[in-house]
Amino acid sequence: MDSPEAANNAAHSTAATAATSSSESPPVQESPFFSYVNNLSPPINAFKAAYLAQGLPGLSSPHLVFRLPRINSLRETNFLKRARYSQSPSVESNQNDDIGKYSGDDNHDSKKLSSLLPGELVNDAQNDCNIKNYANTQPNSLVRVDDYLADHVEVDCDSVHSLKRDVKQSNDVPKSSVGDSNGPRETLSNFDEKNVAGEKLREPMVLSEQSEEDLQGNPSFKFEKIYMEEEERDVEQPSKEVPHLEPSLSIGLASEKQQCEESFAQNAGGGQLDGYDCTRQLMREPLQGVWGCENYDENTGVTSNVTAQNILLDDSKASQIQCGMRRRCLQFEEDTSNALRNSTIFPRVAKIVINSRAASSSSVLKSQHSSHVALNVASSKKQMLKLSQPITSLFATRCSGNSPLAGSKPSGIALHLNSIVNAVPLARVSSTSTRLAEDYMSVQGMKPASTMNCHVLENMKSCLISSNAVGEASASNEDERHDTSALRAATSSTSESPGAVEHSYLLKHIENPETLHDKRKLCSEHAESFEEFNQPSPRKKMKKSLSTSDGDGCKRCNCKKTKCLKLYCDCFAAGIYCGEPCACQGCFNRPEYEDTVLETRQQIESRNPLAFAPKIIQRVNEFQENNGEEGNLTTPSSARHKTGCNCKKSMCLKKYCECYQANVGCSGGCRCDGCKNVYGRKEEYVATGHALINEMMSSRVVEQRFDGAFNDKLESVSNNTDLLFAELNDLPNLSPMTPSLQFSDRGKGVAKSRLLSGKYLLTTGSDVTVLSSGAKYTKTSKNLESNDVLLETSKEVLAAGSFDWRMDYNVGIMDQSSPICDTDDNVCHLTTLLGPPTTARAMSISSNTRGWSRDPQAQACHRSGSLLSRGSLHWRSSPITPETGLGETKYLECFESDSRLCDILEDDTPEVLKETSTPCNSVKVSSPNKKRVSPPNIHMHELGSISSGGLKSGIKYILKAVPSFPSLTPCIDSKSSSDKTAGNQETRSNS
DNA sequence: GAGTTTGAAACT
DNA sequence: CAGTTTCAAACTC
Repeated sequence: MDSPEAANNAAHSTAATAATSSSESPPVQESPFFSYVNNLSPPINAFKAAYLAQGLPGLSSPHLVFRLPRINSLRETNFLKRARYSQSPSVESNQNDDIGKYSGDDNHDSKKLSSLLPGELVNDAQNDCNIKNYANTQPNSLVRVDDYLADHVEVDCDSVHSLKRDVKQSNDVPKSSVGDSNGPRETLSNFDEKNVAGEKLREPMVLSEQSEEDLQGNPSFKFEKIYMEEEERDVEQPSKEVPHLEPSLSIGLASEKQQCEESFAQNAGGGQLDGYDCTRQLMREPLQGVWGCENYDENTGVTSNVTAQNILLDDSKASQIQCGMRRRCLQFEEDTSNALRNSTIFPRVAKIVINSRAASSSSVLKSQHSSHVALNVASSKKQMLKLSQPITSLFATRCSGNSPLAGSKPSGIALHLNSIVNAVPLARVSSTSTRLAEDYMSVQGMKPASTMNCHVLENMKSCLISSNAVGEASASNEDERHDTSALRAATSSTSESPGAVEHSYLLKHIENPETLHDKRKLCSEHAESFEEFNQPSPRKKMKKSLSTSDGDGCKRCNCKKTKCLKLYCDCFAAGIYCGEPCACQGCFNRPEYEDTVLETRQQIESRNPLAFAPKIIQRVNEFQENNGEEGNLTTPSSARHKTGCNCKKSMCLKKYCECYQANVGCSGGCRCDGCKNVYGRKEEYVATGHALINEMMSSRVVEQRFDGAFNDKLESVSNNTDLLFAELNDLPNLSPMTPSLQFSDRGKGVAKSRLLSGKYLLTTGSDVTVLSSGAKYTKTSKNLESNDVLLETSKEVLAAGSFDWRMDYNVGIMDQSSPICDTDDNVCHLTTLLGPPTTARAMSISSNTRGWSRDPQAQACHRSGSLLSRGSLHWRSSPITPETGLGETKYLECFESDSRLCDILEDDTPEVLKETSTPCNSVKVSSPNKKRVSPPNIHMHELGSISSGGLKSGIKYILKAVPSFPSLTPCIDSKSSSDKTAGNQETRSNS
């Protein structure tokens, strides 16, 4: 485990170089991610999803963070359910002990991390201290998420004790109140704790106390017991009252279980835990957690608080769940380090929540502690932190709490992963509404949560896998939604975002006691969305993780010379720390070297902002347009490698090929020779893309009255399509981003946005734009590959931000949350800006050209540019995008549409117009096939946009387009059409 | 388990 | 940006 000294020296030298370059402390902040996150932090920070960087290994990064959001919702539910759990006392006792142990370890780690990570970590540490005091002093106040986030071991201990007390009290609450009963139930906390401790798993435990005890004492885990408990719980609490919460809780539980297992393996060395068992436990635990959550909600009615706790717990759990999670945590490392401390932090959070709500939460805290124990938990912690941060920020406003953590922590990692998923779930949630969640919950009950956990884990482990998982997830009918969402989530590791959203919701709810009810609904909705995502994804992820992992589900690296500080290292590339299974030599990819890792990451990101982005991007069924809500089904086949492969000899039939390894077909972006990829040949892909494009174009053209000229353009475009297709592949994923969706979400209803996007695409304007964009695009595409385009755009936009997808994730979260969090202007703005993921890029671009800086919001967007760009990526993977039935066009839209969206927002154009504008944007985007799609100069001129730059023009173009749309004439179209046919459109746009 | 092959990542 | 080197995984034996 300990990195060899020699290796250390070498690593230090390397690290030192990196550190020197980037300046040590800021690594996190400096990193685009962090910067973005920080910028976005108030609203977004929390959401940072840990980003599992590379898709192949594990798609989206965003890993952990994303999960957090989900987790949060789940956690809340878990809380409730846990209350029920509280009944099983055995677990609790052990948990406490475990917590203490772990806390100690965590503290060390956390300290190190804090030292390493000046920003977030330090903040965390401080927060921890504050939290401790705070927790002690403040019993009731919801307090600051930050604080509890910051909490470290000490706090944990205290909190744990207090929690135990609380838990006991809560335990007093009757289990019977499954439904909305007000009585607080602490079983949830117990649940988590049990999971964390592992012993918890043994016994169904009941209260947090038991969980604590388990933690302390727990070396051995009995999954079977847990299962039994879960079953019992299920029986006891059939109620679906808090479906939303349940999922989150379940997730949390699952994560905890995993963590427990991990901790076990690592700490206790008890290899008893089998991957299979772990999975089971996870699955079941989530259910339990759900139950507890329900109870909790019913009893306490403090769902918001619960959510926070749950989130934390979930995070920890998630981390636990996947042995690989730790590794994944790299991005989360900061968080993880915190997480280690977090054991305390979570408890604190729980305390806070508990304080506000009563003892029930305390149990949760305990569970959190236990979970934290395992280093692996760190990842979850990070997510937690991220989630908490946003929350904290929110709370901070109220409580004035210092939530330095929120700002600092957001370090980007977390944001990554889940942003997409979150966004999607959120969208879905909004669109689908709670009842689906409820139904789903009722039917699947805890599974969703479990699945969530799995997703998270999977995401954490391998973002890349996510794409695969997505495809898998789509398999089940029931889970189709979930699957699609899961897929998206997986790809983007969106789990976090949902959680973030949930956090926001929670915060609001907390703030407004009145809204508890609403909160529950929201939570349930989120949970549903999460569940949907999670369920399919978790399973898939689990499978994938197992398959990919050596056996433990953890991927191992065998680095000899790189010290696991280069992308050669799968662990490092995936944003996770190397773990026991790794056979690496001189490994610095460990929590102890968090600083080094972060610095190195920053360096790499500085070179390639997308270096840690998921390699595999799921394409939402580009052509599937389900009007938003359901169009999501992303087929595995739709996934494509971000940059493509370069196989010369393997013919893409061996794992040497990253595409093949990721179980995705080759795309136009691949430079492979003699491609025979069984998942899809490059040629086929290109051909398909052309065919699709042609079909779309033709159909649209027909509808729009466009003559053959238009088709010609399309054809020409298609000819160029190799690149375009590649882009489209990416774009589809991006399109899923459905800037329109997010956009709409912000401005209005997500569903509307989706619908609008679809409609718009269909609308003549969209077609026209497509053509025009296509023409342009073709030009660009020649030079740039689709992937390249995306990358370029992202790079340009991001400049610093390496993890665009995180941004996306955040965006998605924001979008979702935004509606809820209307209160915060900042948040809303961010959300709005972010909402259109594509806008992010556009924003960045526009910033250069137009100067979004004008509007503070715009600036924020620009700042988050990296994120935004990421967002575009995210969106691609994000399940949300599915909405964009237009797919291709949508993708294209993503790039420009974002800018457009931003413009629209700025313009204060009527919602309708905005929406319409978004479609236009979408059209443009789609047309480009590539994100950039800078509209031809002509278009620019036509639009009258100021800037000549393609992007700029696109933005301007958008602005005009918006107004034009109302008139039904797509501005973009006018441009595009102007080139060929649409003179009318042009006139319209010009008008 | 050692050696070879392969292609990505890193470097120039 | 292209070419080369380095690296670790994948593969073979």
